Amino acid sequence: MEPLLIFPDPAPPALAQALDLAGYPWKAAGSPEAADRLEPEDGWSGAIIGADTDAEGAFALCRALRKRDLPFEPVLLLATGAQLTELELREDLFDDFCLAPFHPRELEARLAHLFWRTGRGTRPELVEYGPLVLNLETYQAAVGGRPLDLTYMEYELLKFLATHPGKVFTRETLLSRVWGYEYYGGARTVDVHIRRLRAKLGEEHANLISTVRSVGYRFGQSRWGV
Amino acid sequence: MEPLLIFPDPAPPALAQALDLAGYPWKAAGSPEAADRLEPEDGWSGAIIGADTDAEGAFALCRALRKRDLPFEPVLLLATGAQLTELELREDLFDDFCLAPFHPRELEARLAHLFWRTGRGTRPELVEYGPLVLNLETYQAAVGGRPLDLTYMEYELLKFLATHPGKVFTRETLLSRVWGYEYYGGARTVDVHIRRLRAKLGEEHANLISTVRSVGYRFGQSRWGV
DNA sequence: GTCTCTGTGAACTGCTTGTGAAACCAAGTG
DNA sequence: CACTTGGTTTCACAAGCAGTTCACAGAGAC
Repeated sequence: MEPLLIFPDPAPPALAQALDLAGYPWKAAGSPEAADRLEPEDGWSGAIIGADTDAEGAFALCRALRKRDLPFEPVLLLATGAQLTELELREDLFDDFCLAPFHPRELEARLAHLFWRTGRGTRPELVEYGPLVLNLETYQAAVGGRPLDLTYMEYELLKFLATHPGKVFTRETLLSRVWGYEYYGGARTVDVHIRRLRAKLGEEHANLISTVRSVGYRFGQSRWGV
Repeated sequence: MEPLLIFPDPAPPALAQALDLAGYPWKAAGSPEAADRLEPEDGWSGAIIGADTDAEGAFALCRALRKRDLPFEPVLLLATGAQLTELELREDLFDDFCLAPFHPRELEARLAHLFWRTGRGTRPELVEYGPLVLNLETYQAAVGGRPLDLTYMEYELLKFLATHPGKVFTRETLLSRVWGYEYYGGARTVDVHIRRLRAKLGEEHANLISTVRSVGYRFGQSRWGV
């Protein structure tokens, strides 16, 4: 995803933190010129302009963005309650606004709605580990760019393992956590599913899942710290 | 100025007072039927739907408003912070939202911006995905240039799927989002409608809707980056 | 009244999944 | 080194389940 343009520079800590947590990449710029310099190849995916500290600079940047022809970036304005009346004459400079100080969840919801409105989808929820990518929304998986055709249980098992990289799970644990019922007697079940997973991962990536003899299985490398 | 439609009925005192102070005329309605009865000659100028007390009723009213052809009213949703995540799949039901409890000035600013925006016709009227085109104004659909003769439910289902490409939906989710009621027992209903859709899409494009075994259905291909 | 749309039950089909058995392997042990 | 033992991988197969398809009936529109 292309980054968001943030004003001012440096970005307010609360804003930076909220964006990082939500998984939006961003770059801060303090002026239209700086924004031009920092602009990525494919343009910005949008902009969040903080008007609460430097209102004049903020509106100047909005104007600069709006002057460009295409592609059009959605602009989200951050403003204090006292600035609300100032917005009246500047409706054309932004697409949505959020009162500062803001709640991270509200910011996230506004970004999502803004992107939806302007025709860009929301970000998919991804689980990534090395070459492996799981898209939780579309139930699809890929390793090294190659899509994997996994069955339901295979996907669930891989998802569980990949969300706990490095950790070793016994067969009993896997049965109860992934399958969801108590352990009866089918420990072979886990083995076979692991085998099918390794087969589909391909020779090259089969070692993503390692066997810990007498214990169980581990996804990815072991963790010595953390 | 035409009045605003308010939900629920009676209107929350804070909302009524804020609108009166700001000079917006309004009428409250507790259901889609009541809204129809109260509707003025020239239609509503917009709607403010409070989802903080009766979420189901609120979304039902939104859906009813969105189903009407023209003229199109901008919808402002009032929601609590806890409801923010629920909005994700309902982006199409509103044009802006305001957290409750709200500050009158923020409400006023959002209304002003909303009217400004919609006065310029920034509403999406076409949904496109690959060979598929849905015209939301005329309720027509076409795939690969060939017009599709869809029934009402088929169109609604396809519209919902096509506005969330790549994402997998369970039958329960589809029932509640497209049909609008809670899941009773008719999961087959979804299957059959999917089947009819695929039949009408034609052999060539039937694969636009894919089955995700043990999960549900997905429209279009996954989104890996964007 | 006639027609289309819509929802539901039921048969059918194919794939997923679990399981036992056999082959295989690594590491002790005499 | 040969043998044993405990664990893991691999294979083949059968049962069950999820999805598809069909047929039909009620509801609602015209």
